[in-house]
Amino acid sequence: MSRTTGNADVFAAIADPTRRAILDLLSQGEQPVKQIAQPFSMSLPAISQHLSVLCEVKLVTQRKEGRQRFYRLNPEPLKQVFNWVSYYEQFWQDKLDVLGNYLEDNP
Amino acid sequence: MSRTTGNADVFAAIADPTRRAILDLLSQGEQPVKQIAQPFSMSLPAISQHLSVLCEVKLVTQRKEGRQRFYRLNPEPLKQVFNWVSYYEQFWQDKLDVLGNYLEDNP
DNA sequence: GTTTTAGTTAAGCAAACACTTAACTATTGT
DNA sequence: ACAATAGTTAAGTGTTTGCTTAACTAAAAC
Repeated sequence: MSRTTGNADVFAAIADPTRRAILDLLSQGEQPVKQIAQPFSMSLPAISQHLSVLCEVKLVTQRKEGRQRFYRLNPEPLKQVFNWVSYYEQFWQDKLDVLGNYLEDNP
Repeated sequence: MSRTTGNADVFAAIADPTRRAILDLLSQGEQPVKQIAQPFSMSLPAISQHLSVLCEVKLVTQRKEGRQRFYRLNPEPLKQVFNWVSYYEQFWQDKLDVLGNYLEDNP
């Protein structure tokens, strides 16, 4: 299995800026849909659909309380993104090393 | 400026598994298009188009040599992804802490 | 100079995406 | 019971995406 396989569609889920903003919002704590929707200039169904996408890839979980649905961040799937992108850290780190060595050799 | 703004479409670029695989491939070093295309069951134009997308968000650079085009990984834009996702590290770290505290309190 | 080789660009297409409005379900308040 | 509130589901639409094949450009080889 390659490094890329199995990441499913978490990458696709966070490709949308609105969904990333929703995750950022939920990092403050769980919130009902209306409150989530408030900062966005977008219909409520649109937000609901974005939440469905996030739900499907398990980036959020749902809790029902009365007629409200509280959505909560579930960060675990982001580990896949973190792991994938972390691999590339060495490359910009390497570049820093090159610069560092250059500065050492040319004081 | 929110944490999400300015990430441009790097997130969209890496949403596609083929493009992630291409980046993985190029992490081994620069390669001409034909060599990049080889592991994929996809037409050459398809790969060329994927490379264009990666080029547009500056995740790869091009070098022309004879009739070959060598593509090289440029990891810098991935920092945006790294920075965004790193913020969430605390949340799965926090969960570990919660577990850690629980284990401490319940030896 | 014609033919390979390497690759991009053009045109077209089916599927997916990000919305919208309208209709629906379920809970709460009167 | 009835209306208001919270949210989802359905249906429709314009745009974007990921591919294809065919036509093109440019360098190399013969």
